[in-house]
Amino acid sequence: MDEHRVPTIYDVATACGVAPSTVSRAFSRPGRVNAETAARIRRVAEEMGYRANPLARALPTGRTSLLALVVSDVTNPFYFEIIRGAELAANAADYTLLVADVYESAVVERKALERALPLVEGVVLGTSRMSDSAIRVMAQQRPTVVLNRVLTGIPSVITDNARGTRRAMEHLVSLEHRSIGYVAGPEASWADGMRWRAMREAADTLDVRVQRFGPVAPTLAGGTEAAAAVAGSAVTAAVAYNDLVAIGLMRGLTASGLRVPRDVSVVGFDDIFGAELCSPMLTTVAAPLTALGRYAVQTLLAGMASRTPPQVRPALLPAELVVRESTAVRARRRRRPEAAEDK
Amino acid sequence: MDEHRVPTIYDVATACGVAPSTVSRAFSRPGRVNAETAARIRRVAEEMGYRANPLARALPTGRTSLLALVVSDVTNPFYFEIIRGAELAANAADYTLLVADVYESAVVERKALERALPLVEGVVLGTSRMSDSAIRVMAQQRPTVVLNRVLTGIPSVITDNARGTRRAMEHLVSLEHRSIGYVAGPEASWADGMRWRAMREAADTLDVRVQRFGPVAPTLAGGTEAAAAVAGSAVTAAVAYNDLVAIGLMRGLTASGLRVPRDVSVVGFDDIFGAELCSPMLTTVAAPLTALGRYAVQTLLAGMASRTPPQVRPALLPAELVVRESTAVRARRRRRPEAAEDK
DNA sequence: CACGCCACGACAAGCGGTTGCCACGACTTG
DNA sequence: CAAGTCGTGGCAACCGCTTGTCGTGGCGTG
Repeated sequence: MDEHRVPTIYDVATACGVAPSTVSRAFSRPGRVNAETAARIRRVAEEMGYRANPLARALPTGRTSLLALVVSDVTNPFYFEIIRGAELAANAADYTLLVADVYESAVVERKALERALPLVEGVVLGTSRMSDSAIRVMAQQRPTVVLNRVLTGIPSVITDNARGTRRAMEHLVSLEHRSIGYVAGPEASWADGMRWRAMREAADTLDVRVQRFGPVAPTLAGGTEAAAAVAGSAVTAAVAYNDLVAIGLMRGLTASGLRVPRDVSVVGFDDIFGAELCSPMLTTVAAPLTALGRYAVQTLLAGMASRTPPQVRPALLPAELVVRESTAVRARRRRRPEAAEDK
Repeated sequence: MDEHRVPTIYDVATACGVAPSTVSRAFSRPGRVNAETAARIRRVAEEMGYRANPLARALPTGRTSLLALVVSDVTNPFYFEIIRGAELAANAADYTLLVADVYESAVVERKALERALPLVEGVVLGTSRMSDSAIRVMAQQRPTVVLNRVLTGIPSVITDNARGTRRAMEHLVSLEHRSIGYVAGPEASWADGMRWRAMREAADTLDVRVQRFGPVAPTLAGGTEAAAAVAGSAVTAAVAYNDLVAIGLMRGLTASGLRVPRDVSVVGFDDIFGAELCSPMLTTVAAPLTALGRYAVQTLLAGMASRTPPQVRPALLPAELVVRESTAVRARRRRRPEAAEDK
């Protein structure tokens, strides 16, 4: 055997005086070969520095030990912890995670998937920009789990935003707010719909008024843009589509002379990195980011293991309200005259 | 051919009445087969929905079209743009990027590398925690490029922090600061050494005083921790190891009654996401994050293409000072009595 | 003691491409 | 017109591992 080559099962086999198939089974089929033989083979393999070639293994079996996680934008802080959680779960199961960034584009997403699909055993779609039908098509090529979206028949894991929203509302109501705004995100967003709906329901049961602003882009700029409308309205608190919007909103509000939380309370969603960097630090409905990633991968793995299609009911992970500095008791009077409904 | 199987070159070959090898060449060896034949093969392949199996291709050739990017911590905002840049460059060259997170651990890093190495054609090491020698060992298994670190003999791409530091110092001096602090990061950090050295050099030529604080952990908490020492000193401005430390420092300073930038100016490094979320928004030496990732991958690809080991001289990417709100003209007097060297 | 069974290992056929080499015909050239 | 060239396509041997199947020897059992 050439010194500069990496050893194969053939090298190990001749060194042990057994057949290559026996070496293969010594590793992958415990019990199939005599315990002593197996031990000897393993020892020799170890000495020779043998490592199974994952490519060669994958070719006949299709087991690449690779999973894909598709994210709409790697630079979005929302994903950092999700990626971390997914990677953790994948590695724990001896899988490697392939993170694909699709720059918020359905076209790029399709291309990335096309590139990665033959390589991976399963896919986690994080906030996919593709259509439901496109997702269904790809789900029948590879086991798939979707994040932050429900798609009947396809396993999904989502944050329990309804509960989170309710908690946020209760918090604001306990601070004596009676008129609360919602700065909406993209209309195409499934989460946006859920959040707004949950707000209206909470408003009903808590007997307060809610008012919708936007929709705006889910960015700092989007939030800033909405500030004028919020400032000009009667609301004394606002819940924003996500943390970025919330922070932008606080800025815009501050710029227009209002103080947060003194004049207006602000609540965000997700608790991304940055929520406690801003000042005032943002009160927000924290999504279980790491758990989301971890659980998505675990669900995927479970689905791959059992041949029967797994549970269809989406997994709901609990959201928690993190109270920081951007919410406070409603001031007796808003600085603006529009604050008409002071009791 | 079974309806539920994905077509192979063999299927295409029989459909075209040619040999499989011809089909293979029609795709990978342009010019090797007759133009008309090739066109016909491609058309038929297209109709059948043929896609080359990357695994099968990789086995004999070793060309997996996969590149690894190892980052010490995916949740560190420093990496977001780097990953984006790397992915962009990789995709442009028809490569897929495998991002491996190693949670700041040399052990995990080694394991991750062990897992990924046989799959990838090359590796970019972002702020590796491994020893120089360990890196050298792995560099001879696969083409390697290191980020933010120089290692003679191995191509590397780094930020021109010397220049950036000088710009920051010039900026502070132009704001009349004459006594400037540096809050140091981890001593093992190559960048930390470079930054401190550049500060001393700049101090020399600009004729101002510099003082070193720390070292502290490269986190918000680290910065906060250093605030007391900075507040208690005579410096009127501080440059921090990175943005996180800078933001932590601002907080600590504010908590101890000093105002930023009125009493103390603060400058960070890197311009991570978050630098303009905090308030005051941070003045910082912006690292060319996206370019760093992109260039690292391009360097790697270039090195893979030419069989000769590529340039050994590290690539220096320019850093730029981004002036925001955390720096201002030195106040006539610090609130603390220690501010003795007022002219 | 013969038969059958079981445990263990070997053989060989893939998995789906790639590629060195050869064959064959057409064309050029002396 | 013979010989050499070139353009094309086919053959078959890999790449390294998995796995269905078969052969063989040892053992238990009637």
